[in-house]
Amino acid sequence: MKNTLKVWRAKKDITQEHLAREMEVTRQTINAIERGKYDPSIKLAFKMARFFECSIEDIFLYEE
Amino acid sequence: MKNTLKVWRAKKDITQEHLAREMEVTRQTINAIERGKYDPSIKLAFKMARFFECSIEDIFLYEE
DNA sequence: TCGCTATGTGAAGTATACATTACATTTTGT
DNA sequence: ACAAAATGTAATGTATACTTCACATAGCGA
Repeated sequence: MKNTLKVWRAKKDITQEHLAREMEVTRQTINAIERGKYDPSIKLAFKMARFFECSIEDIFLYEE
Repeated sequence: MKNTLKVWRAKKDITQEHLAREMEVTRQTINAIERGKYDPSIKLAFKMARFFECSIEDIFLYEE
């Protein structure tokens, strides 16, 4: 599972910390997902898509 | 988190068992998700969307 | 250079997605 | 009505998403 979170963050010019607060998760969680350490829950993915005003598929890419 | 899995299943006229095999999860997992006992992982949601040829948002509805 | 802000990371614990087994109930076809 | 298929569900165990605390490194402005 790949993601373009860093790019979406850059578009809005916000920090991992800021995004974390918006998503109501920790900064470490955002960092871990961004770096591919694990995948987000579907709830978090939905929250992110809503925040960035796009679809889950615009942020996350499921391969195979 | 609501979902219209049962409807999508009905469209293809397949059983929970059949969908489970396609998704490579157990029948109980499909049943639990369909009945709202818990949410799918994002990977499973992606697999379902791919199988039903729709978007995750077409199957799952995130509220609140 | 100094200090601050952002990011990366490790360890240990909690919550939840999913498996397995097993059985009960409902639905469907004949 | 009867059997078989489909669905519901409980108990117990495992994997992983996420938290908290703590500290280390990177980058950037003054």
